[in-house]
Amino acid sequence: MSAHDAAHDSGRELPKAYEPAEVEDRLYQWWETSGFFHADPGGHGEPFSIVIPPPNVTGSLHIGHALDNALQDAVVRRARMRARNAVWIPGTDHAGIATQNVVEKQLAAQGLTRHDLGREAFVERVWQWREESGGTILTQLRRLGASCDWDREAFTFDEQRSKAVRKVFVDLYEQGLIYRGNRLINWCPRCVSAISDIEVDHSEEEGELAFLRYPGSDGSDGVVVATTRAETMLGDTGIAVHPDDERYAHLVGKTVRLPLMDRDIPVFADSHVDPEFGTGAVKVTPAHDPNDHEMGQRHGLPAIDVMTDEAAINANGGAYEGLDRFEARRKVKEDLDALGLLVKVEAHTHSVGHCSRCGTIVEPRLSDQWFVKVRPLAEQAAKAVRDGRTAFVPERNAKPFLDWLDNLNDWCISRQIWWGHRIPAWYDADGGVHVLREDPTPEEAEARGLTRDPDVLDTWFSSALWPFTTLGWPDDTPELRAWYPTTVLVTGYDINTFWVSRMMLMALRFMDDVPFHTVLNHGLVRDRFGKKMSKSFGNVIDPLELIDRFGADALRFALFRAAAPGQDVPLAEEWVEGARRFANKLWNAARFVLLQLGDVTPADGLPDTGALEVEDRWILSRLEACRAEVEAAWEDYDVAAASRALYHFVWDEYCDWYLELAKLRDDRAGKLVLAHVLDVALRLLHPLMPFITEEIWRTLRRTEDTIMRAEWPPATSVRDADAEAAVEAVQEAVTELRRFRAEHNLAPATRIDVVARASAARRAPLQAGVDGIRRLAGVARWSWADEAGEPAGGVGTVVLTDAELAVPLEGLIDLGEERERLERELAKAEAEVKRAQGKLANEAFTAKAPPQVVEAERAKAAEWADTAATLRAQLDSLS
RNA sequence: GGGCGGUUAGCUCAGUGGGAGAGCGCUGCCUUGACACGGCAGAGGCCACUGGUUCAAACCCAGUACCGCCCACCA
Repeated sequence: MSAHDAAHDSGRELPKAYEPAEVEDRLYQWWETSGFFHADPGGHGEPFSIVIPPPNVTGSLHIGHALDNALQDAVVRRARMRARNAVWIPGTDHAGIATQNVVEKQLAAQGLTRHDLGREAFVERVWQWREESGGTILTQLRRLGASCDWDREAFTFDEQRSKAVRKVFVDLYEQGLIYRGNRLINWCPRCVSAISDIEVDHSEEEGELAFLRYPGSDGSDGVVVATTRAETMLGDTGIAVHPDDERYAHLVGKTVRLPLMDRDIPVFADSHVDPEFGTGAVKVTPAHDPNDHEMGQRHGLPAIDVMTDEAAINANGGAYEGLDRFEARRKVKEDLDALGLLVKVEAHTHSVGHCSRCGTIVEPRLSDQWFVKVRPLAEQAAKAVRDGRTAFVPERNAKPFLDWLDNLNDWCISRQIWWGHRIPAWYDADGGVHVLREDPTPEEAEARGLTRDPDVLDTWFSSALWPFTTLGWPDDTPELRAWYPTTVLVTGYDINTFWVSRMMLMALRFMDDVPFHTVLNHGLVRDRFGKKMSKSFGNVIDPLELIDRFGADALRFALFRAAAPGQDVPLAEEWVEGARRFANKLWNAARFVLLQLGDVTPADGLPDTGALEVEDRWILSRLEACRAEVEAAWEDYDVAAASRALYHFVWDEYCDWYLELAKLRDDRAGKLVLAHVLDVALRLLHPLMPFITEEIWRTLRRTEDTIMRAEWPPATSVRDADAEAAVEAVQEAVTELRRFRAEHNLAPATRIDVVARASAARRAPLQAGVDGIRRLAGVARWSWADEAGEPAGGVGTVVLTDAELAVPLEGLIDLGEERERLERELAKAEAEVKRAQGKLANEAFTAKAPPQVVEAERAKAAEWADTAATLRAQLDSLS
């Protein structure tokens, strides 16, 4: 048996430094195999549920996941401790285009494309990839301490979820909320698929504004138009000008000659045109621009699609057929220039849309696609938010969400890829559309001449159903009845529109209720300077590496300390290191406590009030203050505030003062308090730092139970103002004496004597704390001037609130230094007197401020005047 | 163009009406019987600017400047 095991077997000793790696692996396995993460819909307690924002099955844990999931874990752990019937459901998203890209890349390495395999074999291959290497992120979540109910793992593309998708699609189609239409969509030529509006990322880019002349059909000068995409002129079917623009009034109703294509196109007036921009005349390409499409519809223009799926020019582009869009852009300008029709070219920055999956420049394009009619659904969602049935934390995030819902365009849900839920639509020989609940048999299909729509659904279509499909919908399950609506959705504000909105739309339609009562929005994790993390900056932090080096608790705590709701979270390695130091501090405090306790455990309860010393009452009072602060912070989901409160309590109050004072004692009451306070602090900390708190708690309580099921500390009524005032008096005396010692360079081993004077009110607390003051400030003898007499000879003077301490010099300190020190103190006291008196001299203040404020100011003035007088007397006696 | 944040110590941030705070960094002292992943003491801020409200403003109101984010059909 190793020394370490032996230490562990004794049950009450801990290694000198906290070693997270060993503890975390061991505890996580124990938690998981013991079923502590599992919840049953029939279990006791008020239901509480969270569904994970499903990470892409291709993903691996990045720092943003770490924050999101650490938050969920903290929330659900606290709920369990509060005896809620709490479940956290994990799972992954099949991530259509992203996953297809991964496998296509593998194929490309073998010189193959998906078309070489064929659809069926390709999809089979993706499934195989998913079995082998998909979902590693769920394993990585365990490193973080995530207490997911792994028995309930779901996948957006598994059988149950696919069943739900099919039902939703068919229902919405039958309700007229899904339709097939020829509309302008965003097309990614690399993915060879439509994508939705929100899958387009816009960026400002340097481009060229080309001014092209279209001569009049009658041989006149015609018009000059400005464009950034010259190649689209091949599909122009009109020219638009503003109705009030007199420059062009004579042309409206006439036609101009489209160069290169030799077509006549009409000039018309439309108020959409901005006369200030470019030349005030706009070329109109209804098949390739959203505005032009709308104008085209208003004015009955034909739409001519001039591009192929890969964004090369098609047969409609005449001589340019086969050229890539960018080549065509160059060539068109070149040819127009040769014809003398390229008037000029200006540099121009404009917004360019890119595919969010692959970065390729998106092409607006007229296309046959499937759409969800969102307006009726969005109204429901907006109403639910306005009624507060779903609340945002922070609240301010509701407004942009509502604005967005109000201006929603129909959602393009079809994708021309292979990996995803196949659209359940068939076309017959006459072009009739059949949306079917069940696949037809091959015989049936053949008999009716049905061919299936080749497209699959947008990945977000299935993730929009996640809050209820993970609970078993469309079946009527106990899980749904117990846990729907879910309690809180934890996610970054950056996907409120992508995902949160769509869950709202779908849930209100199919569940007739909101998907979650609260949306907890956190921010983005940034670097130490608040900069976004990105590979190109080289400032990306790997959470797994941080866990390896500092422990999961440290990473979590570092994140939590900055994670106020809605706020971005700056993170640097040193801050995780700082959190590890806190963990180590807690660890060593526990070691000390265990050393002190003997056979006492927290289960022995608290001593009778009569047995409590003043510092006992103080720490219990401070503990209650801390608990209340943590509780209030949790009410707002403000883990940053909760973390701060606990850090401060554990380090600055429990360790720095209470443990130091406890070193004087060996009484049972002290031990009981020592144990109790640590026990409560551990429970309050557990949601934030699950591992170290479990390890210490089990040792402290000598138990085989888990802190995961321990009681969340309830409110107590032990705030004790007298005890707090008393210990504050001790703290002031200790701090001031230490400062005195430091300023006189007294060696730590040097003991000083103190002769004290105090007001009647101040004397008792100081007297009560004399032993502590002596120990913590290096005082050999403490006496009261009225009992032991004034010290003879020179003294140094330490001024406290309503008290002063004389320190006989006896050659210990330098008289000149003491004089200078006293003069500094005096200057400060006099400044305070002046400030307070100035305020009191203001009649408006004494007349209008609340009496207690005025009274407090009077007391301060008197106090500081006293102090100043004492200091003056001491200065006199020194000379 | 619209909306939302922010501006407090060298850095990152707390602090919502009565004498400016934390972590990290920095300076000095200290291997004191849990912890050097530690202890003690300290230096360091006209709380962006301008007005206003108030007896009293980092905090409330208005405006200005700068930074950041989101949204929008800037040809």
